[in-house]
Amino acid sequence: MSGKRPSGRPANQDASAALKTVALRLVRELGYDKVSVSAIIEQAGVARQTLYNRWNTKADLVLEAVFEQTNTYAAEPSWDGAEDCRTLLEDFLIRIFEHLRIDGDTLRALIAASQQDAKFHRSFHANFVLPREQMITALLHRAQDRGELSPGRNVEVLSTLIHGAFWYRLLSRGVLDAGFAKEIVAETFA
Amino acid sequence: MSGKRPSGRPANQDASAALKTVALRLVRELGYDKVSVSAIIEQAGVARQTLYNRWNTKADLVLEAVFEQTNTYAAEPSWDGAEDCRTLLEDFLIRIFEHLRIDGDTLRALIAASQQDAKFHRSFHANFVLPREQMITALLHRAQDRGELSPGRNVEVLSTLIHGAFWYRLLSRGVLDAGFAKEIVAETFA
DNA sequence: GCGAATAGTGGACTGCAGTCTAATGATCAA
DNA sequence: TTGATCATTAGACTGCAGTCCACTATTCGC
Repeated sequence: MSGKRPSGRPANQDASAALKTVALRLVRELGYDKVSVSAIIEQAGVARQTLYNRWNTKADLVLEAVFEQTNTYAAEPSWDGAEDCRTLLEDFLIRIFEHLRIDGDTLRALIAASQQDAKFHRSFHANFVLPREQMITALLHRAQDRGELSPGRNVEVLSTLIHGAFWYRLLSRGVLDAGFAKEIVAETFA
Repeated sequence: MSGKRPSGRPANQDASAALKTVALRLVRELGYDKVSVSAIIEQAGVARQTLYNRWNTKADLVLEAVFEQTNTYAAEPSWDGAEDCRTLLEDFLIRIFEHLRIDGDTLRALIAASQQDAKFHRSFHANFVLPREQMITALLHRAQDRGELSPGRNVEVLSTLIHGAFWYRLLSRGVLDAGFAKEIVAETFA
């Protein structure tokens, strides 16, 4: 698998790195819509085609740039069993909301972009959306196993409700803070 | 208030009507992104500027066109007191989902557009989003008054959870059917 | 070194939303 | 009738994402 030595000129990894770095910085500084592809490639010192050799669209590039910075925030909740699932869920949501204070505007733009491009929608969903939803689902299942959540509850639907709540807040530009996280958890475990 | 006779040439109401009709038809036929402003004005037999005299963007025009067709579906739940609130909520959601089968793709495009244009975001939120959220909030309050919902629940948060769930499904291109409506209601009243 | 294969470069090109302009048309008030 | 005011028209224009092209550069197997 790894022995596949491709023929031809190898891709310049510095160019990819520069594009991601520049894109993330510009997008955070100016906002996704105010950053043109021309500005990104100029500051990265790279030709237009080089960008499109690696990514299909501006959205794909920015997604990857944000994604690399994001795993820090979206780390799996610790399964040490010391804390109850309710607290774990709350902490998990609070951490997501913290990340959204930095990249929330960019994420909103990527969600918008994903509605206009079916290919990007699949990529965005697989890399960003599904993993988080599955973490929440797993956490709720665990809560049921430990008896913190009534076994009659539909975990998949609960997960959609929780996940949807902060998407809705994000897209409606509402407040996403620790208080909202606590309220969500309170209603989930009510 | 109504006696304000404006000076100058009056706006041609036929042009507005034609633009809305053509826009809605084209958008439903081809999808929002595949319909160009040029196509709309050509088929409406109207100059470009005439469109932009009345609406700021393509999104504003389509929003208004969809909105006029929509009130049929988003009618206030009947308050006759005969049915319980749980059933009313279920029917309300089912009716919304029915409308989304027709205009869901367009709505997704408008949500995307609203993330890229602050002015349109305000208009979309005020005309489309808030009214529905308030209907659900009112319904849940009523459920509390009638003792169908525990008085300890946070109605505003519940409303956000419900509303978010179908936004999330809509934007994730998931299934929005009567079964999902029932599941949402079941978890809300659980 | 040579040819095949692939990457990078600069720049032209397309299609789109939205803006702008100059001219013409409709309505009212005096 | 005349002038003020606003609407409509046709079309030029801007700025953008993404595509295309001709050419150059780098790496491989031989």
